[in-house]
Amino acid sequence: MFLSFRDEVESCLKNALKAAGIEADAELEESDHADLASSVSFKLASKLKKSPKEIAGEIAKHIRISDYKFIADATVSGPYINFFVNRSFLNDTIEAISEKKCDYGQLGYSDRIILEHTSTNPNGPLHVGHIRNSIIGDTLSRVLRKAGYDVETQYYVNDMGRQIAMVVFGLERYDLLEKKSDHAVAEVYISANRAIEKDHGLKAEVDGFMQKYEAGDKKIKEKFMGAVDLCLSGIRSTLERMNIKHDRFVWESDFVWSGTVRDIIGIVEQSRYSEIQGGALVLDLNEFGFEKEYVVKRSDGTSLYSTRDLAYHKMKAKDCDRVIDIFGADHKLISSQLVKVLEILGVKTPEIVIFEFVSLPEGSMSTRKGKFITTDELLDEVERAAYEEVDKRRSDLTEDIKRDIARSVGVGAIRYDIVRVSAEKSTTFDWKNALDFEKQGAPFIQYAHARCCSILRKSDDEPGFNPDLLIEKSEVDLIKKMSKFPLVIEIVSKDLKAHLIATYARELTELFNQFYRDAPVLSVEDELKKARLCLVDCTRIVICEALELMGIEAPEIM
RNA sequence: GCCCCGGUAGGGUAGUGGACUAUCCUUUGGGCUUGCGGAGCCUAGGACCCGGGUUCAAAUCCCGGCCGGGGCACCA
Repeated sequence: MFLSFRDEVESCLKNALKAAGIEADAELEESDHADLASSVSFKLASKLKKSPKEIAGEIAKHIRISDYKFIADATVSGPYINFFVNRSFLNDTIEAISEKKCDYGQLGYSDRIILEHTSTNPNGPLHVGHIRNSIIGDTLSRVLRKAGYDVETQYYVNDMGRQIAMVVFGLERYDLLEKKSDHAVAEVYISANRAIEKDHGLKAEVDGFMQKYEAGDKKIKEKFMGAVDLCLSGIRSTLERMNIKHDRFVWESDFVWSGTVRDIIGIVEQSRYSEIQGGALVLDLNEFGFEKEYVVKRSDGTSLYSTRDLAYHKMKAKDCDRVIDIFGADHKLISSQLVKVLEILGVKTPEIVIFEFVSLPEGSMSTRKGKFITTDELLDEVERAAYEEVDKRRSDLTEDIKRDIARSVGVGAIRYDIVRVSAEKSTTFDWKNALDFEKQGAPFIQYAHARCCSILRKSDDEPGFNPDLLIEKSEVDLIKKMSKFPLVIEIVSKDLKAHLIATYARELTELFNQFYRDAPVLSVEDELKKARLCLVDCTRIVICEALELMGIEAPEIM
């Protein structure tokens, strides 16, 4: 709804500028002083040799709001031109949400997107650093789907790396412990690393595994795939606990078996940037500001991670309109090289979201050293803490219901806490913070939703309402906020900034809580009660949808 | 050494050129409640790393420092 208002204001301002004989873009901004504001007059001041105030006044003289459906007023405040929404904008917003319900916020886009996220090496469980990738990726995929895109999420399985060869090596020598498969694999991997540190002679055995695997040795292939499957099943179940599911798992090795790696090497050989260095095929990216060459084929003829990554991205580019990758800060350089190479080869380049690292108070995490906090551990602890809270407040509920609520609250708390921080900020994990539910996070939003549900449950009034009655400031502010839900989806779809959804959900909840305090619903006279019930229902819908975009459940009681 | 990303109240965090009061949580102080479920609301206190510059206007852009994180393999 807000998008229509914005379009109207844009056209209105454009026409006014034209009528005033001024050439300028009709730029708009959000403002505390208006629903939309323009500060074009500043930019025109030096050109027109007049004060911004004068110019604003002149433009305003040519504004014709009567041609538009949603503009109530356009006023001049010093150099600013302020636009305000009218009553039918508010009424239409309420009606749109009531009618569309869960579809409110759909933008009707239809392009196909492949979004890759998580893609951690299958040599151990997800740790608390990895899930920043998963949570940002999953949130973005949900937002993009909401916007209408046809999204396929992919997990790129790195099964050809040294780490996996180490796992295979470890599985030959050590027994798997009786624990969740990904955790057991990590134990074996850590032991293998220790053994090789002690006796470097064992390294040759690992190298041998890698060479045989790339050559397609049947027995080794079985071992590699078995080890990867084992670990991956554990990772998948952890992701599932957080409401995250991938549509497709793409194995790195498939690009070798299928011959696409060979094809890409052939294409690179044709490039004018390629050369042979010491028997290896490389691309010289010097003129693009990269010091190091991009190696595509080793002197022994085998491929590298970077080669297979090219093949993978070529496939993705062919299969969709937008390719999106979520990578950790350690991939900054390599991914910008990848983009450059794809450009050179004439392949559509991916949009890359980089997130900075999550570290522990004592330093960064490492699977190899066994220095990490697993996501399963975090989920267990947070859910336990959530259960205590629920039990304290709602001893009247059955055990099953309390467990269910605790799970929703626990997962929500974790997901929200991670997604709310913008990706370029590095953070430090600490237990005290993670288990603190007093903070304004997901439970704050979920609770507001439960309140909406509670009010609606207590009333048996028929729909049918007069939205003109919703005139209190807290009511109007709440409606305006809800009108911006599609705008947020539009911005996030374009800029890929997942944290904006978290900010929006929090602000919406704050406004609902103010309404809740200022405007009684069930105790007022009939017509007003109906109107407010409808507003509560709309709020319920939008909060629920906003939570859904973050993969957080919205319990009806808690 | 070079490259990339950050630096906002005691702690955490939003805002990345525009309006005299820079957001939200936490912490500290005061108030509201047996409610339409207080996991809430109101209120007071407290911050843009430092130094230059660009601009009518800088937390936001540019240059130089300082601090923190990441990266610079025929590893993945």
